[in-house]
Amino acid sequence: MSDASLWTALADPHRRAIVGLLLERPRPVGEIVEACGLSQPSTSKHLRVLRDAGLVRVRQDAQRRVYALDPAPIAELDAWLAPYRELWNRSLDRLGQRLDETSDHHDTSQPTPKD
Amino acid sequence: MSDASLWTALADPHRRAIVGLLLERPRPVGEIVEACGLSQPSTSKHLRVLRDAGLVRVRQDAQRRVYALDPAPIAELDAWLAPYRELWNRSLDRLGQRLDETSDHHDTSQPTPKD
DNA sequence: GTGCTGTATTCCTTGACCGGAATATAACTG
DNA sequence: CAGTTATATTCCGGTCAAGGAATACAGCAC
Repeated sequence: MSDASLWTALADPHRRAIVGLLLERPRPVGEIVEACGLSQPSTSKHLRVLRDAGLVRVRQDAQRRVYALDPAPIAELDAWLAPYRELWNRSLDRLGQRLDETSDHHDTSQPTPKD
Repeated sequence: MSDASLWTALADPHRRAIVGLLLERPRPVGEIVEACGLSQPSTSKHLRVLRDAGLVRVRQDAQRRVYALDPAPIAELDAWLAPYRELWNRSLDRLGQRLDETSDHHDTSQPTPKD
């Protein structure tokens, strides 16, 4: 459920901006509205999407609602990314090998099998 | 350009499936069509989006076009994710601390400062 | 209670995207 | 050259998401 909506939630630049704001600290809606330059209803709708994706939590503080990041879905993204990161590391290795020919040794965390 | 389209490119489940297929090995279009169960034009259009996002490269092999992953944008995603990963690690730390306390004395109530 | 502040939801319109069908293009074969 | 295979592009109809305006709702102050 939150798996499918997670990507689409982060596909929107405004929502990524909101998530970036909430990375610094939890914020009430009004602060997000001001920082993003969006209208209040639009901001609330984006926050709804982020909430449905499980990316943010709300805490009620008098009339204000303070939104905060929930790190769990981020870990989900990270898990998805893991196998691709390996691919990236392999390509870095190849690049490092090419650079080795001209500059000094750049140690990578993975022992390179020399054949 | 590829920055904005990177997220939207990966927002589509079919395209994530294609990327997953290309993680195993480079493949010609026909193979992707068969594996994904999409029509050939639809697959080509998705591949176009992935190519515009810089996620895949094409190599011509006779009449076939062999698509392969380009790891660079993945690293971009990873870089975006990095600050959030720290947040995740901090929350894991707090969870571990709570689990440590409850393993000592069987008490699930955390020390809440009452104000 | 009334009024005020902060936030959420609904309605509506516009624009983007997806999939299918048909067509176009490119490369090989004979 | 014509014919065939492999892939890309265009056109079209339906669906979905985004933003604005107006409104509804909740919590506080008086």
